[in-house]
Amino acid sequence: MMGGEKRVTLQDIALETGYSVNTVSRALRGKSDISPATIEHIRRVADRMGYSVNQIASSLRSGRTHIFAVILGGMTNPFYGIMADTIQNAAREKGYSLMIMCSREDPDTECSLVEQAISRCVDGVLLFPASGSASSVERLKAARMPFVLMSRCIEGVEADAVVADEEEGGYLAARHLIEAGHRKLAFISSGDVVYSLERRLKGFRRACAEAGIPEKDRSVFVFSQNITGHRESAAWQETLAEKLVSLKAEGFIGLFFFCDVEAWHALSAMQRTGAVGREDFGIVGFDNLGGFLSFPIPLCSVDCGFEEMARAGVRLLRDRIHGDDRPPIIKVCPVRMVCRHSCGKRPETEIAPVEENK
Amino acid sequence: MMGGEKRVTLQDIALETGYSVNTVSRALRGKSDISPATIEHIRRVADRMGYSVNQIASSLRSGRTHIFAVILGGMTNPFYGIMADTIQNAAREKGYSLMIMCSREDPDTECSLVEQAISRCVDGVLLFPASGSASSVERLKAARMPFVLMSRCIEGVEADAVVADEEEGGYLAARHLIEAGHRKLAFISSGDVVYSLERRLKGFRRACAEAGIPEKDRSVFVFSQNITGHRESAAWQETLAEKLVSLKAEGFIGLFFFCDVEAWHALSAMQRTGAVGREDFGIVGFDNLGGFLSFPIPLCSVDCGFEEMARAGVRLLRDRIHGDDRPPIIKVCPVRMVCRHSCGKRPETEIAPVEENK
DNA sequence: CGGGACTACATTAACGTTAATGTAAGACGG
DNA sequence: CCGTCTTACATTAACGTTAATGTAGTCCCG
Repeated sequence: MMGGEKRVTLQDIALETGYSVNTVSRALRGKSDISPATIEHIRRVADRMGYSVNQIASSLRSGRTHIFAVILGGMTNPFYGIMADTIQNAAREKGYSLMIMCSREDPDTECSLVEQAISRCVDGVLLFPASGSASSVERLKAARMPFVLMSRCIEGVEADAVVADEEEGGYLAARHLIEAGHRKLAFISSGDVVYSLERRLKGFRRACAEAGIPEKDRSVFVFSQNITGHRESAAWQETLAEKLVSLKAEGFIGLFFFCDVEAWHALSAMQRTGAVGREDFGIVGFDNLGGFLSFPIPLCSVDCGFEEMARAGVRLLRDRIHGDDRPPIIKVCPVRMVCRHSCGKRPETEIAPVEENK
Repeated sequence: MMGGEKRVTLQDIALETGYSVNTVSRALRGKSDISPATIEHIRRVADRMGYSVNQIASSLRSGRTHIFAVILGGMTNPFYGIMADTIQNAAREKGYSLMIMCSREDPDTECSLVEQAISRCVDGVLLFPASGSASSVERLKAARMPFVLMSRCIEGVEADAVVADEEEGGYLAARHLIEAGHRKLAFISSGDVVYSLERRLKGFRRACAEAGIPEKDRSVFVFSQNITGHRESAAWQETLAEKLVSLKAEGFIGLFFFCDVEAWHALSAMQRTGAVGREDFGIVGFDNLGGFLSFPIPLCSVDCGFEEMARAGVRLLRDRIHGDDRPPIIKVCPVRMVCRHSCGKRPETEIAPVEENK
């Protein structure tokens, strides 16, 4: 308890109590073949001496670190921030700590982070793969490291994954715009994430088709230049602003943005140029960040079920660690549309009570 | 490289190459008393066999984990998200990984996280203390665990700390409003963080005094009810909305919010009620989240120097780990005002190029 | 040509824990 | 009263690494 010289070890407690190191260890872990009185006694002494188990030594011997690595793009992006937070909670419940690592969506960095995770002997990895993460996955497999892909699948890779129902999300988003009265719809994305993009787009098209909206009344704008961090770049905003102006001119005023963050950028671009404003459009995003951030411009958005994804990822990973060897599982989490009236449809009452959080 | 049975160890490489385990270890770490040819050879074999050092074993023996724990409120809050991200970068540069832990600003949770950090033998802790973290700090000291308080100091506790120049920030914010032409100023906060609140308020008052704004023309509204997570609660928004209406009625239209997130909440509240709008006020926030998030409603804000704080924290912690035993150091990072014209002062040109990021 | 210095390794002993195995003492049934 | 079972511990041997120390062989210099 007092600031003694060195860290207290099982050895110290053994000497103090007269029991063997092993007995002390078993007592503190409440194993069955130690008498209750002894357990009580040893626990008290350990407490008094300020003992704290050395997890490093424990891990070395037992082969378990109770740490998950989470490899994601970067926590400045609220999507990842919320994900990280949610996963933290889910992991903590199960007794795991997190080592969070940021790849900046760069495959090489990602590989080096995977290497680090292996080197640190984490029990498992939750990987939000950047595009082109096949080699990361290969390395994980070669090292027999349990892992779960989060939020995205990788083309041609057999692996566990937890994803949102992207296609359904795209479908719901488009239908939401349609139900708000829009007949000419645009899908807008900076095109970073191939997997999600394709799925959302597919759902978008399905909803359009279903509503009888012809090809010519659908505009798909994927800004696919592969500039690092281009979503924040001024150039992207300029391009976006121009696009928005021309969309409006052509009558495409039902906008489905790939994600809320991109919708924010579009709103910023509108704000800056002033040529078009958000009241000119019906806008729907994806991720429902507004459910977590109380965002000042309410945005209709597809809730991707952060919590369920986090829980599913942690559970799946845990199962794999404990020897579950079923073939790869892809868990698809349900999505739902949250309307905050940015879609352009006026609420019945003037100030409707908005459905917030859950 | 191939999915062999078990993880490759130094032992395996030793057997393969005929050298001793120790020689292999030293070779891979590039120690000086191994011949260059041997180093080369061993490295190649290690590579071929897919060796990856077992950091757990290394840590146990060397007493260094090269891990920092970062204890903060929660990554859903963009302030912490950005902080975590920035610290990650700074730490990674120096060869450290991060174990990020969320306290939800609860002192008890914080204590248990500190305990966990100690148990995991992290090399040091960066602690964003919740109010009333004295016992966490005591425990860290007792365990001789190097740590640095981040963003806040604790009353009556001698410890290293890295903080923004909060008072100067408050001063700059108020002066910014004054320079925008406001003569009746309000400071608004949900009152979570005592340390920062007092400092910012002090600077606010100093600027008011300096500009000859009398007491009666300053309104300080600290919503200090200690409801968990109340910043997100509907009740807080209601209260806030009422307050905003009455402030406007009394002519207090220069608003300085404790932080950007609180300003967002206020904007949301305005949005929801519709009784007042943001164009009715001059608004200044704190943290300059807009420099990282490209926020659609540009907000004048005090930049608190995320990067410098992160670097300073990491550097200080590293110094302490390496035996620096100077008396406690409090590093105050400079702040600066970033104008995005939410202060109510019109820019010279109609669409001014906004100063973004750094 | 003997001895000290240097080079390039090997040997040994930890680090603090936990798993596997061993054992003394008492209980108990026939 | 002998053997077996159970209880409650102790002993031993790892886990994979690194620090400290030991040691052949070579080189150099007087």
